[in-house]
Amino acid sequence: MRKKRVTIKDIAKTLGVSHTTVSRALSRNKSHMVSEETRRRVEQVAEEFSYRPNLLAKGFATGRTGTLGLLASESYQDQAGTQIESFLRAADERNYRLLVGMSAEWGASSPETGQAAQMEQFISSGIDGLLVQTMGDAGESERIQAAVDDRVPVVTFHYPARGFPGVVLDYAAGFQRATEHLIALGHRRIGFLGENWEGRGHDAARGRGYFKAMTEHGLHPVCLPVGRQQTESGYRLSREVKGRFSALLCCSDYTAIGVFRGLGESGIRVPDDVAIVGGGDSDVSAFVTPALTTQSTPTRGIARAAMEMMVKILEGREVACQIVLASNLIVRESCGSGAVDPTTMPW
Amino acid sequence: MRKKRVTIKDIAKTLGVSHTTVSRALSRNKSHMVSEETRRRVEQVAEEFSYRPNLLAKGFATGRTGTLGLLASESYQDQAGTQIESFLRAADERNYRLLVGMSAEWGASSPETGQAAQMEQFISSGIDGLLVQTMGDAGESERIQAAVDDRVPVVTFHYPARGFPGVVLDYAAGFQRATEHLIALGHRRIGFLGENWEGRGHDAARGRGYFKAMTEHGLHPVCLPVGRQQTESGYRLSREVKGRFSALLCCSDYTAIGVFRGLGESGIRVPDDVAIVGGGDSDVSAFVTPALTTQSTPTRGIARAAMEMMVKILEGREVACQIVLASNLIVRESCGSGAVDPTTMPW
DNA sequence: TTCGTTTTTGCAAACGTGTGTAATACGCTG
DNA sequence: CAGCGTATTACACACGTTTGCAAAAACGAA
Repeated sequence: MRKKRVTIKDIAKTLGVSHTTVSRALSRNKSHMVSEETRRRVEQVAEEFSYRPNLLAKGFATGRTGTLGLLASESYQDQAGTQIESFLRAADERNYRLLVGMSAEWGASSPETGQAAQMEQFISSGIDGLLVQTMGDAGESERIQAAVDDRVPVVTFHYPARGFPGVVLDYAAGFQRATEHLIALGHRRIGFLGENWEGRGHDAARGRGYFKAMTEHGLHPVCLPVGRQQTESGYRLSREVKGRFSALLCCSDYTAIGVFRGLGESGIRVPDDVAIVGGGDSDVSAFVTPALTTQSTPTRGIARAAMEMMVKILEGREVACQIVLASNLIVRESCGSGAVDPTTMPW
Repeated sequence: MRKKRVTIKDIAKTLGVSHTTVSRALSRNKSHMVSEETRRRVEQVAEEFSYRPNLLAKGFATGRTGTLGLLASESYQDQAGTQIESFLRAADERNYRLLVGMSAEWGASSPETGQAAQMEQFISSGIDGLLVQTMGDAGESERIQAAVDDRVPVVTFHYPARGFPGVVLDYAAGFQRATEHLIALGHRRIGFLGENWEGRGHDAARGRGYFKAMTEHGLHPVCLPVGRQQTESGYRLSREVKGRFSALLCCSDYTAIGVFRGLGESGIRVPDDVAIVGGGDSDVSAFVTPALTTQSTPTRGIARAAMEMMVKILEGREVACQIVLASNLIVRESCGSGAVDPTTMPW
């Protein structure tokens, strides 16, 4: 606020040396040596004055700030928070700071608040790299390309984006496994609540996994499209279930909860009458009754892997273009399989 | 990455003017005017070259970066994410960027990861102000004071911190109201699961509200201390409830969920046999069965108010030292009052 | 035309740090 | 003692922008 900052020049002056020497002493520069003697003296005075380097000036001079930009996606709702938390931890482990933004949908109302504008701002602010949560919608990678324009390295996460290294989740395999889990439990009439598998994005990928498992077992896949209001959509769609399906795969835990609610009103019990699988392993999934079997989203692992990729890129090492993380099925109560792993439960 | 940045000097060169003029044209400086004519030309070339100002250099020159530091508290677990989200929105509205950190407890293991170190780093990074989530533990404000050392303005939130302006939640009043709600429902033997009311921090404040309501109604307050593992503590403490209490106030929703679980195993039903109130209005509270009546934490309002305070301070305007936000009781099903506001339910 | 005033522009310094090049000092060898 | 290599330090500039001060240009009035 008011205090004048202590600079290396202040230290230099009191020691009667040049600020260059102080800079080298503190940064332990390899190419130019500074005598053990002066280094100690510099460090002592720095400590005495409680000197703090001006990272702004440092970043300005070197072009490296030790700060990364993280652009999370608002439409992940509950996930955004936990995903950001995971990245904060991962960044801290690597000693990076995080400039965080949460973008509305692409092409949102005001261009100022749009994702592109955020990227521009972040890059202008001197980030060393950008971590972007991808959704898989059409033209996404082109938009990132245009906004970033090769000025900083980008690592994407959650969904593949052409041309960028990234950490992706194998949604398809996850839902394929979930479907097979239901089939193994004896279900044959299994419905899918999400987005049609010909589309793009997470839900479509899940749909493809479902589609594959169903057709491989000679079963008929059916997609009930879910709207933006996931819980409400689930509630509405629950009416179409009666007598038609013995099991449902929901792309979101919130959709599943809407279905719970709707079925409950019709006197249909979960899992006795209908088995349900959710998606996303959101905080709530373990706490609803019955506890939701769900496809996990390893936010921690995603953050760790993405950070590692970014650090490697910044160090100039080559990285695999895509790291695929498995998406496990967390078996709880809503499918009635009976075998529940106690570590996945809240108590 | 590779591309050389376009600077104002590049623009100046192509236009045959000095970079000073370009700077003034773009920043629309008041004290020195630049002719309408040149301003247009500058803007046109800037657009053409897709010039982006180097905010690092700008901040370096002016001492203002347009970035605020946000230090959330890890021990709020589920809350941290949503609180950060709320701040991201609030900051975006005000056109500020947010450098986010999540601190472990005070005096955590490595000094590098401690809250003080984070503050130092943030300040070194050139933030204009610091938003700190406070916990109310002893000596907290002194530690903030020592770390920040008057170098940037501080606004705290969640709990009062002596010497700093802040947005605080009236936990005591909230729990007092919750207790009175239970008393009005006919309960007399009401227990409190949290921290003793003589302590500091949120839980103790809640305890004081509970204590006040109880003694004012001539009832005997009882505190069952909760440990760090909230859900587990609730589960454990549920054994002591039988026949002793007809209602329980839990400082955390997660404690309440542990109690749910424990009581369920003993065949005690909620709310028929025991009424339960939680705290925090976490994401899960609306989704458990029965849905939890809970003391709300208006994260959005906190963020908005704190941001407003900060902006005022940065503009040199005076601010109230503390803004007290009310903490409402969200009545759902776990108290069996019967009157449930449908807008507080997930469906 | 000349002077005064206002508008517009440029120069140069500053912000704090890093770094290439040159200078100094020291010690060693021949 | 000259010559040379090495260890240490200093000088000076760069990074991109803002800003106080001064100069130039434009304009109007006498």
